Amino acid sequence: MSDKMTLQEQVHESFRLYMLANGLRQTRERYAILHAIYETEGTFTIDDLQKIMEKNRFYVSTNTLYLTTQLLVEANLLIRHPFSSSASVFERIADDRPRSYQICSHCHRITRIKSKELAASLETYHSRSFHITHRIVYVYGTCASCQRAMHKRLKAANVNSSTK
Amino acid sequence: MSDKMTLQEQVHESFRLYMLANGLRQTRERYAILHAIYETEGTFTIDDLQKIMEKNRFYVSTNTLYLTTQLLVEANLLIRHPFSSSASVFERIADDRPRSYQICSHCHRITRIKSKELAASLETYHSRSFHITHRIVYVYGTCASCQRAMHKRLKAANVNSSTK
DNA sequence: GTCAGTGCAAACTTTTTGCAACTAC
DNA sequence: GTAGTTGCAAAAAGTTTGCACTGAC
Repeated sequence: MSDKMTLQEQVHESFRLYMLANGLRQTRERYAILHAIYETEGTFTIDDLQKIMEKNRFYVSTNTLYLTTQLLVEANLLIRHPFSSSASVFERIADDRPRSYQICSHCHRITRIKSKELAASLETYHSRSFHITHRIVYVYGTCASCQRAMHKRLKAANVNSSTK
Repeated sequence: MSDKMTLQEQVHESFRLYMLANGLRQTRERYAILHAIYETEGTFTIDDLQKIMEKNRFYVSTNTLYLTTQLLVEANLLIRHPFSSSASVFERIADDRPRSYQICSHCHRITRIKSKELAASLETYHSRSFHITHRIVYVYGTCASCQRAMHKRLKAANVNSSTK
């Protein structure tokens, strides 16, 4: 794929080839959804996506949104995050750089990690036969303010390392 | 935490401190669920967990399973994977080694990656104030057999790199 | 012309909520 | 005794399915 293509053009072509390679039909709906996704940044849900489509005055059914997002995940053009227990959280894949997220399990705050070292070290991993399209890291733990809050409470509770 | 403790003892103590630090009550149900989870290996859903509890002859309501699994995620003793769009997929955290998964987006096959280099490179990442408990990598792409199937189909379709 | 894809609605599954009874503290 | 937790049931939310119509090939 040429370097001169815009991101939109690249993903369009990528999706076209994927559909071709799988005997799927290229419909206006599918491309419209792809482009709606790639005109946004950050995470979104099916509900958000429906609103974007409405704003674009391109109506598609909820059914189609579910089917097409699944298709885009399978085409490696979209990722599903483990951020919610109810509605699926998606995000487009902007490029093939690894993406890293830091998640405070306690307060659920999520931040992107910008570390170039982390990204670089991930890129060194390759597999013989498996064709890698993207790598994602989730770093889980406790943020500073949640740590403080817990320490404070632990002291107040006057910990005794009893029992097991 | 002592190195002599078994995994079960470690997570029990971890959970106890978490509850203490957050003013939560230590109930039989919570410990029973924690132990049910730590006697299993691999991924499970709420439904699976309910069956394990039944087998253990410790009945808890579905409601409690949802609340407690969420609690365990917040206590950094359990992870939620992005593997399903409907039911949540969980897995216990066996230790603080990074865990890596290779996922074929196309056929949804998931395999654990055993690369020590990958694990080691992830462990070099630290954050100033954020207390990291575990790191997870998902490597997405297309497996060998799915690649072959698609190439074959692409050839048959007699690709012309037209349009955009 | 054929059959995959779409829209619509219903069905189903998963998750959340409300409230009375219980129990850890 | 008080307030957080559990169980039960109902409600809500999210996802999937069935079928007739449409449109890509």
